[in-house]
Amino acid sequence: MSASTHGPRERIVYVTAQRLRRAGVTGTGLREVVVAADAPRGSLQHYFPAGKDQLVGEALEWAGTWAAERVDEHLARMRRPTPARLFAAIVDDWSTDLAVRAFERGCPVAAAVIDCADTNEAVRQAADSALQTWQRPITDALASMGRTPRRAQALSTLMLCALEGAIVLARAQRDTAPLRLVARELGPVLDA
Amino acid sequence: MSASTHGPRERIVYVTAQRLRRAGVTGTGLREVVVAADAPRGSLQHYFPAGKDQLVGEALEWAGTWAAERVDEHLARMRRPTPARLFAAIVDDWSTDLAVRAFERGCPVAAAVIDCADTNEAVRQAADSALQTWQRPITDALASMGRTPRRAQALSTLMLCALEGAIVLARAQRDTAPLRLVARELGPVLDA
DNA sequence: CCGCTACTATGACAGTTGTCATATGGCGCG
DNA sequence: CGCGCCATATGACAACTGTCATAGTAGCGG
Repeated sequence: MSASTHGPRERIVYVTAQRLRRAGVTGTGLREVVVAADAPRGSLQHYFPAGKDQLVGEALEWAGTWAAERVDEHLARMRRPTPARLFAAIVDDWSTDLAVRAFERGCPVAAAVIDCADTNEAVRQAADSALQTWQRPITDALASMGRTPRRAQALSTLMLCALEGAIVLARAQRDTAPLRLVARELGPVLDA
Repeated sequence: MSASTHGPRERIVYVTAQRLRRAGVTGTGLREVVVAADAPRGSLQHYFPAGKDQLVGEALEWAGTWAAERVDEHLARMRRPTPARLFAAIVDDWSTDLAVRAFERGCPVAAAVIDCADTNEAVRQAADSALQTWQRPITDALASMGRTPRRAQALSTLMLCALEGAIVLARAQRDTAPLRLVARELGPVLDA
């Protein structure tokens, strides 16, 4: 959960991802990042010569892989997995994270998209790719539950849409109700 | 669609809302706004003495009411409205807007939430309230279609979650497919 | 010891941010 | 006219942004 490895570089990437979740790309300053990561400022231009874009890109990539691994963890823990149960587990993750952190942080990928989709093509691509990294294990899991590839793809997209939207609503009203709601409502659809 | 009334004040609010959709709150500069609104810079401190927070708040309020009116327009146009058809109409609005504008602009409310939910309580409240303004006519419509108040509320929440998330995914991959997908998948659930 | 590389440290740059103080128009009203 | 108010104009402010140039340190192989 904390920094994967403990070098300054990894800390910077990790901290960046967390800051993105709070205030988006534009709202996250590099100086603030290195301070929070307890890293030297010079490391920025050393490890990320391409500047903020590269750092944000790697933060998104990190977040994508982390989320994907989390999906696999859930699947491993389930004795009789179904699409609805997987979705419920993911939603529950977010629900407790939001509640515990007082709705401080949302999804870094969504933040990147909303801030940069039209102003920074590099970041947009990174966000898109992170999204795919996250979605792939979900799609695969659904396929292994008997859905056709086409159907698995559709259902995983539906999951992510509902989840991302629910996170936004939850943070707006400071209440996890939307998350619980989508899990409940979509359950039958997913397991149909 | 363009500025409601044509005074400088209204133009500023409208332009702000559109800029929010592009780059979020932090990414939208006030000088840039007044230039795009063709308004004098002095009008900012004159009409919005409480500063950026007030302006963003009014932009969100404007957006909320606009979206609510749009819902009513759709309902008025339908001869035999159902929840799924209403949802499809709303999604279609967004779909063409995204496509026409090359995925340049998303939802201003989501942008405000993601940028400010944890850093600016005033804006967060404005976003929450705009969201309610938008959701209310939908809930009412669903109720008038025979759903219980409780059910109508749940379904309208589900709609907004799926929509907001689909907008994010669509902008990430520059494709309206997620929007069309949620409309298709959620149709049966909504009309059940 | 030298030289080399990896990393750190710092200071400066030009640009932008939101906000404020102040001054100037314009126009109706008494 | 002349007072006064609404609106506009403009300049400055300190704080911050991302980026870069430059210098420094440590450690290792030769």
